[in-house]
Amino acid sequence: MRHWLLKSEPNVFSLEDLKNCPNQTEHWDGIRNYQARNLMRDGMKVGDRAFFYHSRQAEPAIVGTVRVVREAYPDHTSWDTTSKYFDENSSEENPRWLMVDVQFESEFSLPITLKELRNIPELKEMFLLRKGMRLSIQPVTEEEFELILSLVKD
DNA sequence: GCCAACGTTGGC
DNA sequence: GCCAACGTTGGC
Repeated sequence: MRHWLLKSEPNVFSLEDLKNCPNQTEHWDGIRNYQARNLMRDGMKVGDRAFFYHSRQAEPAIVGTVRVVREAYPDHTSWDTTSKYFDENSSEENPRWLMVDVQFESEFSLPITLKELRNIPELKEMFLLRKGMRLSIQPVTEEEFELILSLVKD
């Protein structure tokens, strides 16, 4: 099993929103970056766990965890002309972009903030903390995942 | 809201 | 195939 981190702007789609979805499950659409797409396609398996990260807010933070419940399949918003994720180079016959389905797993009683993560020497190499690292889907090592989970006080 | 860092596009 | 211009991300 592999581990991941999924970024989302909470005003666009938050962990709360995921909790309120039917079956607490939603497709992770709108990924328009090849590296992120390839990680979904080649790496993500049903049962994998991922952190849910809120970006572009006053205090960016990991707010909980989700599980992958469906492996990569075509992102239908890419050929939906009314979607802001529309891509004229993608079609139902020849989809360029993919998505996975994720299900809510847990919400931390206290978010683990980016600031907090930066203060942990063992996480120095973590993708999220590297300069200029903007990938919205990132691999997380098992050690990093367990260490961060151990910080959660519930 | 600013702007540095990054990815993509497209002219040549 | 280079690289300038442009658009986007995301911390601050």
